[in-house]
Amino acid sequence: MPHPHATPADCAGATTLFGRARVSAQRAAIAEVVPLMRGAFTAEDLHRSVAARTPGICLATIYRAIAAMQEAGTLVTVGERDGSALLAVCVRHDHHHHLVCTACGRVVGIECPIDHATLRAAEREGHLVTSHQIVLYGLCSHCRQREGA
Amino acid sequence: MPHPHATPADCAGATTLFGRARVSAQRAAIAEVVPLMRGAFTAEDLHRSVAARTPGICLATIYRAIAAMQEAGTLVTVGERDGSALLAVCVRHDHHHHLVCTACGRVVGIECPIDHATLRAAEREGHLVTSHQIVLYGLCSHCRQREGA
DNA sequence: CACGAAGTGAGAACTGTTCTCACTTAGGAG
DNA sequence: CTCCTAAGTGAGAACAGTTCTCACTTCGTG
Repeated sequence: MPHPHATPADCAGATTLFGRARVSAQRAAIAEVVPLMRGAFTAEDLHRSVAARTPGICLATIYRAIAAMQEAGTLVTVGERDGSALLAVCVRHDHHHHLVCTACGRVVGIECPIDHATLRAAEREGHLVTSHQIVLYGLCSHCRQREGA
Repeated sequence: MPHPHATPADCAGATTLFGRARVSAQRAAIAEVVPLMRGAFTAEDLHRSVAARTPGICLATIYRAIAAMQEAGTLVTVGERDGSALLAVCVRHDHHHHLVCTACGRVVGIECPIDHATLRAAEREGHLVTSHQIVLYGLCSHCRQREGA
């Protein structure tokens, strides 16, 4: 643990991630691990990582912590992989979407690429688009460089 | 059954929907019901509808038929609702997306509204978007008219 | 018509996620 | 600081959607 003398509540990351929800020792451990996750992760991934330093932590606790972080608006679902939700920390509050790197799993925020002119074409046919959900897959800049593309 | 004298293979819709997969009596029944489904439907929805005319049909058979139709390219997943996949018949082979009407569940094809200029902005940052997945929610023309919007 | 591959029904199994329940604990009130 | 209680925890059961297994049936090619 980076801050062996810190009580759970002292951990800066915890209140950042969990908002004003109560911070237990388990959630403090989770708050330390979450920023270390590279790219999108599943609940199972997170459980494995947290359990490495906090053995015995229950998967249900992970799910409850995830729900708390999502409620606090610090964790978002960015897609899915093999039937499990893919999660990522996200502190942007503007309208945007996420590019999930198919090589390394990293997630990067992307400006909304919806062309509203095209949507208006749909509206000319009488439809009305009220919301959209976009998941982008591709290569992040790191992997793109590495592949020399 | 509307066509009591037709053998399963005679049913025009079946080969259309299932491609060159074998057409059993159950699949013929499914092929009759699928075009009657209004809007997107779940496997459970389809099972209920088919079971109304073919009692005893097994849910696993429905799932296998869905897989066969997806393989034949006639049925696509257009979103999800309460954790179940939302399916719809789709014979378009060009690149497009689907608008799921939040009022009636109808699904309409929509031109891809991705603004490639914006995506190129992402590429300027070094990323590369290779594929995208879009689900649009809103009101279809029928429901929009009905609501007088 | 015969035969083999494909489909079926019934129900078990699987997977990701949520719930229940008894117990513990964080953290504000006094 | 101590109490109190609402919130969090662990263990495991429950759940829902989906897939699999297995013995049996059936389509449709040869």
